[in-house]
Amino acid sequence: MDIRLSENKQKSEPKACVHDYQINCGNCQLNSICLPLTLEADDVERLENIIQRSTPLQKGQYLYRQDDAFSSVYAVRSGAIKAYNTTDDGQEQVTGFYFPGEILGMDGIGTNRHASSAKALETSAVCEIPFSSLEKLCAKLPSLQRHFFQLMSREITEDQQLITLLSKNSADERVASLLLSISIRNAKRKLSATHFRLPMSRVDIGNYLGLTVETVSRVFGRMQKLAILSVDNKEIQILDPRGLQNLANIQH
Amino acid sequence: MDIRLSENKQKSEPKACVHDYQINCGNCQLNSICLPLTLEADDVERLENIIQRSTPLQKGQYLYRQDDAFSSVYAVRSGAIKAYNTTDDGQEQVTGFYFPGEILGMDGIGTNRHASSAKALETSAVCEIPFSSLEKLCAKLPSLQRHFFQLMSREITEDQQLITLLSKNSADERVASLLLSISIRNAKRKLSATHFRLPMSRVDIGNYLGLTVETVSRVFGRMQKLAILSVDNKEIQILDPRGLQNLANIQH
DNA sequence: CCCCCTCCTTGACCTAAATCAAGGTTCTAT
DNA sequence: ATAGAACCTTGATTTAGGTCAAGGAGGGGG
Repeated sequence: MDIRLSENKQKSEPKACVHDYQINCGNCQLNSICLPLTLEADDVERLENIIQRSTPLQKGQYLYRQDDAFSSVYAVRSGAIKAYNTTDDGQEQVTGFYFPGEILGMDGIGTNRHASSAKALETSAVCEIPFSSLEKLCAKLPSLQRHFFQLMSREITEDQQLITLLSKNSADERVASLLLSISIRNAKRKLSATHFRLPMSRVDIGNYLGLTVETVSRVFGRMQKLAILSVDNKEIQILDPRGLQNLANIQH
Repeated sequence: MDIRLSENKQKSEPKACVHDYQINCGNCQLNSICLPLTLEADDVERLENIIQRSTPLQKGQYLYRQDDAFSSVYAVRSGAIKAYNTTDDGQEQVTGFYFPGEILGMDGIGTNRHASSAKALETSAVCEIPFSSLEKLCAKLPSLQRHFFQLMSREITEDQQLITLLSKNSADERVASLLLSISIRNAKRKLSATHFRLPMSRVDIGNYLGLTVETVSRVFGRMQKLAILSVDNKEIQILDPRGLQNLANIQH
């Protein structure tokens, strides 16, 4: 459960793998999400050269842990990762769920230590982007520098949206909002916006949204009764997207 | 009340001012907070050259508004600024209070529009840092690039701490936490950590902490009864810092 | 295949903070 | 100096969601 990605760092040569993930950024289907659109092919190659790919993380494995020395940011290639803070008194706060094409780990830049832990919710492949190399490349490629400033800025605005959600919205609105967010992110990756499997537990959802498991479960129950959702354990089908948007009371 | 800073942009030549704020970064007493410590004197001058100083904002004036085109980030020189989001249904969420030496506006980088509004809580002087110039300078000065990545990263971790606060802590813990945060930031600026004037209203505090005014008021009342605080309207004196820390239940 | 464990659901009850209401204080502008 | 407005406090009541409790369903390892 506690095996770290970094322990596998030595064997870094790309090899044929059970997983069918692509071997470089140029042909990765996620690159319109993960890469700046303005990079030229040879710039992509330079970025490509600093990126390391490791064997996939198994469910429950850590990508990094809070207070670890910070050295890289990570792009999710497949699977799903949750990031969470542990406070001094031991309680956890899930701060984000990361899906393919999304980048995490940027909270470690400020102090050179990771401010959160990141754990695989299911078998997940990630690209490791060593930050010192990235910095050097950013100084050479203005569009890459811009891209990373933008990525970090978006992380800030997303956190602020979560702050608003926690501060101002009811349990139903919070859950509806999360479901819509997942739906939209699925659509960006050309997956179904209405039918998907949640990679995280009800506990994780509740923790992320500042609710108890019981409340999350009751909200799902209510939404099912209203024929807005069909819920079969982690399998979710959005039957009434407009109804869900009304519940969320938030335009996405 | 709605006069915008940008309307004053034309008259940008520095002039003697009623305010006693410094005229350049080199002798600004805040530069250990605001600037990267590793910048050489001539690098500071290059940064200095891109920074614009305008006449101070009066209480209630906007520094920028949500959805404004993004062009600059801002460093507070004196006074205090609140940043807040307005949701589509018109409710506001205060996302931060910014004191001298602190930098705001970075949430606009991601979309090229400000994701929040920023309003002066009292007469405030700010340095405007045009982002396009800053980007160019970052590409030339690795330590400046690093510094801005770090600044943004810290904004992310601070937002995540607020998320945890909102999600997991009681009204008393939230208020205690904010007071400690202000106390610590005062200390960094060589001001009293135990005796200060809150620049924001109870409504703003409640909004920021996800509480109603009444609750904030009651918490202040309780803390005063416990002889942890002395509260005289906006004038706060922390009588028992350890007691406040225990209440906050959070190590700062 | 079955056991165990984790995850999920549902119900009964409780509580922290919201809401509603009213009165007091401070600030601002004239 | 004074009127009005914005801000703050305090009390009474309500309520959304938490807590406690119990039972059910899924799934992975032996």
